[in-house]
Amino acid sequence: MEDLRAQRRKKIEELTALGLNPFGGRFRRSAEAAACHSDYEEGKEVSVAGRLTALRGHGKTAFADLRDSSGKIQLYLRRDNLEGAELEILDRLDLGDIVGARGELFTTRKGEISIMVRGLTLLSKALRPLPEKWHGLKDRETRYRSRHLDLIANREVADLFRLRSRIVREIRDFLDRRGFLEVETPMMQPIPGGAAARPFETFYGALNAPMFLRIAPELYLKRLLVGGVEKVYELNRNFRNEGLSRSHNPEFTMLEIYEAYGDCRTMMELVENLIVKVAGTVRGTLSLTAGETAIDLTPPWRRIRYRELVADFLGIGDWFSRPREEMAAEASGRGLEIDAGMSGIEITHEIYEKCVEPTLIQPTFVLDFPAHLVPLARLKEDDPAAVDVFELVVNGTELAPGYSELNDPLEQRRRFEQQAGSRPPDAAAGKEKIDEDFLEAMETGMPPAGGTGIGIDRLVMLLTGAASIRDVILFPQLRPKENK
RNA sequence: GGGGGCGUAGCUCAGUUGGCAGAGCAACGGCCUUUUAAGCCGUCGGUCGAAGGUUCGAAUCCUUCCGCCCUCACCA
Repeated sequence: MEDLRAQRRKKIEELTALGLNPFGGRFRRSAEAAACHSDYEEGKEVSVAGRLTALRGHGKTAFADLRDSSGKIQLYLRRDNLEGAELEILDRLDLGDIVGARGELFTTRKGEISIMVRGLTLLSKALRPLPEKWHGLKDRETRYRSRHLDLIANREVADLFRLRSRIVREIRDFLDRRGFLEVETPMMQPIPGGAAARPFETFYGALNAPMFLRIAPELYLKRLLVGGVEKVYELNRNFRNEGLSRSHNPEFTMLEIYEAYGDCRTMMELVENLIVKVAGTVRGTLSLTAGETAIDLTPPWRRIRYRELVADFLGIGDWFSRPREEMAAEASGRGLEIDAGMSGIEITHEIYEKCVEPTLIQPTFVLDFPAHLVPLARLKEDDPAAVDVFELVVNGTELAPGYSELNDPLEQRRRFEQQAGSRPPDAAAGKEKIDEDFLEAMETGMPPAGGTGIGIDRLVMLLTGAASIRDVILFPQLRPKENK
C-alpha cells in the first residue's frame, strides 16, 4: 500500500519537475460521456472529463475507459497524436486518475464509440488505487466507511441514491401542490419532545444550558398550527440514542405532516395518495419486490380495526373479553415471554407486534388502537377505550403512524404529567421536564388536526428493495475506528 | 447488552490432518498502432484483525480483546 502511494507520489514529483500541474483546475467540457453515445456524429470534436477506470495499453497506443456521472466513454490514445507534455502525462497515468481529454468521435473496428484523443490534461492524480474492476468492492464495512469507493466501484449504488433524491423531491412536490408549507424547526431543543425515545445530549456553552438533539419536530409543528399555519410539513433529520439495526440508524429522516381541521382519516388518504404517487412516478409501477416478496401498492389499501385484526388472527372472536390468564397462556403458547405485570392489553399488543404485524405484507392501515397503547392521541368519541390513530404496515413493518391530534391543553398537561411520572430515574435533567412553552401555545387554541409521520429511509428501502437501512443512507453510523 | 457468523496482499478470494502463506486483478519492467476483465514474458507486494497460550512447529487449536454482518433485547 505504501509502495503504491510512493510510486504515485514520485510521478507527481516528476510531473511537477517538468512544469506540469498534476492537480489541474477548471476544465471546459463540451459533452458528457453518455452524450457521446446518444448524440454521436462521426468526427465531431468533444471535450470530456472524468475518472480513468480501465487502461489497455497496446505499445504506442492505449485504450482507456473514462467515467463521469453520466456514464462511460472510451478514449483511444495514440502517441503520434500527442506531444510533449501530454506524452509525459500519458507515461504516468494510473487507474483512478481524473483527466480531461479532447478529440473527435469515431467508431472502432469492434464497433465501440470512442474519442480519438488529441489533447490530454491531468486534472487530479490519484494517490490511492481503485478497488478491483471486475469483482468491485464487496466488503460491507469498507463500502460504508469509504462510500466514495463504493460509489466508484458499484454503479448501482449511485443509481440508488439518485432514486432517493427523486423520491424526496416528489414528496415535496406532492405536498407543495396541495398547499402544504415546508418549514424547519429546531434540531437543538432544551426539552426533547414529541416521542418517547432516548435523546442525544449536548451542551450549549454560550447559554450555559444543556441541549438535546431532537427526537421529533412534533411539538414545534403543533405550535405552528396554533400560529395559523394550517397545512405544514417538515422533512428532516431526527436523532434517537438507541441501538443500530437493519432498520434503525441513530439519525434518520422523518417526514411529519399536520393538517388543521383534518383527522386521522384525512391523513390516511393523504399518506395513501402520497406513496402511490411517489411510487408511480419514480418507479413507474405499483408492483414492488422486497427480497422474495411481491408487494402491490394499488389502492385502496386494506383498512382494518386493531381489535378485529387480532381476533381474526387468533381465531378467537371474543378475545378482548377473555380473562388475562387466558391471554397470557395464548401468548406463551406462541413462544412469547410474558411478565407477571403485563395487562391483557399489553399481552395482546405483544401478540400483535410479534405475530400479527409480520404477516401484514400488503399495505394495511390498522385502525383504532387501544387507548393505553397510544397515550398522546385523541380518544375516539364513540369508543373511549380506543384512540383515533392508524398505523400503516407494509412488508411486516410499520411505515407510518397517523393521528387525530389532541388539542385539549388540559388533557395534554395531564398526559405529560403522567408520562413524566413514569420516566426512569436515570433520565437526564430536561428529559423529564414538561414543555411549558408548548402547553402555553396550546392554551392559545390549537385547531383540531390530523398528523402523520413517514420514515423516509424505510420508504426508500421499500421503493428500492434495499434490505438494510445502511444501503439507503450515504454515511450510516458505524463505530468510530481508532486509526486507519 | 445476549447468541451466531466472519476478519488472509490495495481489491476479490483459496489455503487439506497443525508442517516453507497462494491465485486473479491492481502495481512495477519488457513486447505489442482498433482493445473490451486485451494478450504474452518477468518482478514486487503479507503485523494471516490484535494480544496471550498450547505445541518441536499455529493463518489453522484454546483464551481475551477489536471491528463488521446476522439475530434477539431496547425502540411512538
